[in-house]
Amino acid sequence: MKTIRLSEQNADFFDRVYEVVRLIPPGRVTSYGAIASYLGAKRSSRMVGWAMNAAHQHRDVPAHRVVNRVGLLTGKMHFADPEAMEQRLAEEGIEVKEDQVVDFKTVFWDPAIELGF
DNA sequence: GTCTTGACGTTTA
DNA sequence: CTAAACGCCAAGA
Repeated sequence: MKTIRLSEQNADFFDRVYEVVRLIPPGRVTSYGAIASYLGAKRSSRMVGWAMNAAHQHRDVPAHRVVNRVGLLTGKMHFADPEAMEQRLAEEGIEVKEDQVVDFKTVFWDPAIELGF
């Protein structure tokens, strides 16, 4: 059936993103690319970012735990209060300096590994 | 209908 | 090493 709209498929993609983001444990962060890769869309990391933008409709989606590949809080400006993001991360034990996650490599949470690939 | 922008990441020059 | 282009797909103008 070709009548399937891309919107529906992409909605499913978004839903998977939210599911993974919800599974991110406290004190840990992940990257858009890691999520995209886990979903099989390694080069569609932008869609993950777009999904996060739509994630504001959802409650249990800790978008503050998602940063770019270098651990930079690129999306902090999209929160209600940009300060809330790093503050929230600080509460979870994640140190943020200059909008960048300290020891990003240590706190990095890869779904492909933590979830068992 | 086309063109530009975007919470990114990889590859190539 | 740094800088730029490409890919990816969707939404807004």
